[in-house]
Amino acid sequence: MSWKKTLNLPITAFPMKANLVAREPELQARWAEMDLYGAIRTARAGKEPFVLHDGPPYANGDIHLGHGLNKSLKDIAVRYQTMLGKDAPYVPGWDCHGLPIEHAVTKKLGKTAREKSTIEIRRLCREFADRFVDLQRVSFQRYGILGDWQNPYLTTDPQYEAGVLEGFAELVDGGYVTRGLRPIHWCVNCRTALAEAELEYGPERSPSIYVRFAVTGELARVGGEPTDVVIWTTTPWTLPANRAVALHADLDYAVVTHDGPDREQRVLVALPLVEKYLAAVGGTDHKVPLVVKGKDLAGLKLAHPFLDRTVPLVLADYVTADDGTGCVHTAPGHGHDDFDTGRHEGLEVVCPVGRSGLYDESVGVPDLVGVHVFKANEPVLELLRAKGTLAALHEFDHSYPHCWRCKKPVIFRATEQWFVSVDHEGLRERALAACDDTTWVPKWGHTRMSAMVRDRPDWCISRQRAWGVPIVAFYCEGCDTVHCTAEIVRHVRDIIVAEGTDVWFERSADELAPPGLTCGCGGTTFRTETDIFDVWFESGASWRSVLTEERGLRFPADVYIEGHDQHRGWFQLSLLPAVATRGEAPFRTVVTHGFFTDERGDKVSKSSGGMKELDPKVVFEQIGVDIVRLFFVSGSYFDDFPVSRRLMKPISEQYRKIRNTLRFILGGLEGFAPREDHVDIAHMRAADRWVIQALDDLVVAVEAAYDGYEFQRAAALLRDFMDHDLSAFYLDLVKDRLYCASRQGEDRRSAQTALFRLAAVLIKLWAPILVHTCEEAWDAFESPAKKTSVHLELWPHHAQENRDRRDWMVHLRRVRTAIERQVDPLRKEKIVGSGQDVAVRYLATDPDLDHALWTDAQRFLGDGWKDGLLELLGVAEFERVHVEEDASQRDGLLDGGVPGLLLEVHRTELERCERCRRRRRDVSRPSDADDLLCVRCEPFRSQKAAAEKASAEKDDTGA
RNA sequence: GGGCGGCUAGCUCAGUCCGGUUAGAGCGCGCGCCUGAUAAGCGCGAGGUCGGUGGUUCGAGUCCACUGCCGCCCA
Repeated sequence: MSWKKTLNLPITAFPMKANLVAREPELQARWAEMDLYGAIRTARAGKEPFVLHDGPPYANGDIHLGHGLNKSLKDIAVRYQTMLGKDAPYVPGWDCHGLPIEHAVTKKLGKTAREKSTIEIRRLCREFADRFVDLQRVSFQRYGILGDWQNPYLTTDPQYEAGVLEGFAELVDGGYVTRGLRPIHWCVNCRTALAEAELEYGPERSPSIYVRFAVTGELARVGGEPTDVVIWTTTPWTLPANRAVALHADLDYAVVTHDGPDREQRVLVALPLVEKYLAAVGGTDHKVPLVVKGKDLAGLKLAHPFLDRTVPLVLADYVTADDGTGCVHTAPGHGHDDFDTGRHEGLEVVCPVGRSGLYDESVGVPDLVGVHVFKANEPVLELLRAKGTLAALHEFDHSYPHCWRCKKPVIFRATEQWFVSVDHEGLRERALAACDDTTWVPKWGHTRMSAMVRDRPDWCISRQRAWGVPIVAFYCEGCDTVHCTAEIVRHVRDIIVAEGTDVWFERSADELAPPGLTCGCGGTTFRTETDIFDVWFESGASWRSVLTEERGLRFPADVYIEGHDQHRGWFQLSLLPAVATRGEAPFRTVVTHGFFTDERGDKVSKSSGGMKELDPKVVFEQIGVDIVRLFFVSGSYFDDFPVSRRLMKPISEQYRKIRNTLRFILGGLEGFAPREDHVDIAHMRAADRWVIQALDDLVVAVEAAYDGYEFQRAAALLRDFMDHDLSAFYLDLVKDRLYCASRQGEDRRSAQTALFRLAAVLIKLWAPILVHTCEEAWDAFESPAKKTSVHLELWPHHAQENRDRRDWMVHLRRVRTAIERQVDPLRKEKIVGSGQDVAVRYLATDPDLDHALWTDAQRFLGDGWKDGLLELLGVAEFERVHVEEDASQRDGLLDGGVPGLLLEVHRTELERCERCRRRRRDVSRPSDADDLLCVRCEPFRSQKAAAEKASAEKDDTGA
C-alpha cells in the first residue's frame, strides 16, 4: 500500500482524449436542441448592438477550406462581441445570381439551351443556386458557425432585389446613372460585355505593324518636307475607327530620314525609339535633321492611312517611349485610354463593330462590311499595302485578355451601357474620405483601397445576360428614347416585391410601366430594357437589403470581414453606392484575410493537393473542427498562409496541450465548493495570488487582441500563458499543496481558489475559437453561477490588483532558470533526479535580484517565507551566502547564465518524506513506524493505516 | 507594366509602427528527469550572414534607397 490513497489527486469528467469527430456533432445537436442562437438573441436583446455584415459566398459549388477560414473568423468575432455583452446577430448570406451559375446551367443544357426561354433558364439557375445554398449551409454549421441559418439572406429574395432596385432608384435620382457609348471588354462569341473579373489573361500571337500617317499641312513644323507620323499597333482591325494619333507633350520626337527597302523615307517617331524603329522596318543610312517636343506638334493634321479623312495629332499623358514609336494610334471606340483622350479632344466615338464582331456600314470601306474583326487583319493590311502606308509587319507574342467563359480573345468595343459615374457630385473624393474614416485591418488595406478608388473608371453596371436583377428602364418604341426615373424604378420595384423579378421577363412593357407613361415624342408604347445588373451591383447593395431593423441589424455595419481580393470587389462596390446615397461607408472596420497556399507558398486552387487533403469532409470526418479553427488562428492569416496535413500535425499537439492543461485545472477543483471554500485574495498563498494577477494581465492582453481582430495573437497569448506560466511553472509547483496538503486546509483551498478562477477565465477566453472543447470543459466545470452554455457567458472582469508581485516573480523565475541550467549536468550524471534532490547556495550580486530573494521574499511570503521560497523555486534547500562574513563562502559559486547571480548546486543531505516526496528538515520517523514523514504529512499516518485496515477486511470478506 | 503585401532557426510563425541587453515561440532534432496530469508532465541543449546590396546612426531584423524571389489585385 502506497501513500497515494491519502492524496487528493485530480479527478474530472473532462477526458484527455478529445474524440472531436464524434463529440462535435453531439454538441452541435445539443445547441440546436436548446436553440443556442435564439437563447443568445433573447439574452442580449436591447443591449448595445454589434453588427458584422456577412459577405455572401457564391452559391455555385461545395465550400472549401478558404470558406471555412472566412466564416470561422466571423464566428470568432461575433462570439467574442457577444461575450462582451453586446447584441451581435449573425445573418449569413449567399450570392445567387451571376454568370458562373448561368454558365453552369447553360453548359449542362448544351445545345438545347438555345431553345429555352429566359424564364426557363432563370428557373434552372434558381434551382442550381438553391441546391448549393443548402449544401453550403450544412457545411458551415458543421464548422461550428453560429448564426441565423434559418433566415439567411439570398440575393434572389424579392425583398433583397427590391433593395437593389431602391438603390438604383436613388442613384438615378442623384444623377449618378448614365447611359452611353463606352468601350468595354466585349466577347464577340458570347455577345456580352465582360467585367474585369470575367477576364483571363493569356498568351496570344498578333500582327505587329507600323503604319504611316502623312502630315497634310503645316509642314514647316516638321522641317518643311513631307513627313509621315508612324504608329505601332497589334490590332490592325481597329484602324478603321482611328480618329487621332497621340503624342506625349514632353517627349522628344525625331524627324528621321532613312533608306528603306523601297525608297527613301522621312518619318517622325520618338527619339528614344529611333533605333528600334529602324530595326523593325529595315531602315539604313538614317539621319535626324530635326528633334521636336511633342507639345510643339499638337494640332497637326494627318491623313488616315486608308480612309479619306483627316485625323488630328493630340497629346496624352499615358504615352511612353517604352515600346512602339511613341506615337499612339487612337480609336476612342476601342480602348479606355483612347476613349478618355477622345472625350478630352472632342473626337468622335466610332465603333463600326457589331455585337457579333462583324463590321457594319460605318466602317467606311465597303469591302469590309460584314467581315469579322478576327478575320479583318489581312484585309486591313491589304488596304495599307495598297495605299503604301504599311511600314513594317511582324508577329508579336503578348498577354491578351480572354473571356473566362468561352476562353476566346475579347475585344474593346464601344457599346451602349449603363454606368455609375464615379466623379458625379465628387463621389470619388467622398469615397476616399470615407476610406479615411474607416479602420482597416491590417492597416495596408487603407492604402490599397484608396489607390483603387482613386484610379477606377466609371462603373459599368449592365450585363447582357439572363440570370440577375433586371435594369428597370423602358424604351419608346417610336423614338427609342430611354425612360428611367426613380419613380419608374420604384413602380416596378413594388411589383417585383410582390411577384419576383421573373415578371420583368414575362410581362409586356405595358403591364410593367407606370400608368400614363408618355414619351416626349408623344409615344405611349414601350419595350423593356433587357440588360441585367452586374452582380457586384447586387452584392454591393447588401447593406441596404440586409442591414435592416427587422433583422436586428443597422447601418453602417461595425465590421466586414473578407479575403483581401475583395478590396476591388465587394468592399469597393458596397462603398460607392453607400457613399453616394447615404454619405458614408457601409462599414466602420474592414478586416481582410489571406488565402491558402501549398507548402511551397504557391497558391492552391480548389483542385490542387493542399485543398484536397484538407477539404471540409476531411476536416469533419478525420480531424475535428476545433483543431482546424485553432489552425486558422495559428498562422498569420492576414497574409496568405500555407496549409497541408503535415502542417496540421503540430496544431493537433498544441490542441492536446491546451486540452490537458484545462483538464488538470478542472481535476484540481475536485471537492471544491467555490462559495464555501474560496479563500479571500488577501489570505491566498503568494503563488496563487500571483497567478491570479498574471491571469488578469492575460485577460487585458487577450481582450486587446480580440478587439483588434488579431485572433492569432489572442491564441498565442493564451498558449504561452498556459505553457509557460501554468504548465511549466504554476501548476507544477501547486501540485504539492493540491495533492498533499490537508483537504480542507487553507493551503489547498487557496490553490483551488486560484484554479477555479483559472478555469472560469481560460475556458471563456478560448471559447470564441475552441467552441466545442470549451463547451465540453464548461460542462465539467462545477460552478453554481454558470449558465447552460459557455457561449452565453460574459467576458471575465479583471481586477488589476497590485502588480508588484509580477516583477518579483520575474526575478524568481530567472533564478529558477539559472538553477535548472546548473542542475541539468548533475541530473545527467545521475547525482540528482527531481528538484527535490537539489540544494542551492546563492549570491545575488545584482541588487534587484538580491532584493527579490531576500526582502521581497519576506514581504510577500510572510512568516513561512523560507518554505515559500522553496516552493516557488522547486528545490529542497536554498541558502544565501554571506561573503561579507566569510569570504570563503564564495568558493564553488558559479555563473549560472543569469547575470548578477552566482550559484552552487549539489545534492541535498535531507531525508525525503515518503508521502509528499519533499526533502525537508522536519522529516522524521516515530520509533514504531516504517516511513519517514514530514511534519505536515505526519497526520496522514493514521489515515493510511485506516485505509489499509479497511482494504484488508475487504479482501478477507471477498476471499 | 502599375498598386499592395511577404521573405527571421530544418518547418510554421512572433518581433518591424515608436532603432538599443545575449533576436523569441511551437513543432522537429539531441540529451536527460519524473512516474501522484501518465496514450500525460518537466528540464537542458544544438540550430539563425533576420532575402541581397548600399546608406543614415554611437548603434539597424527594425529607418531610407536600390534590388532579387514569392503572392494578391489590376493592366
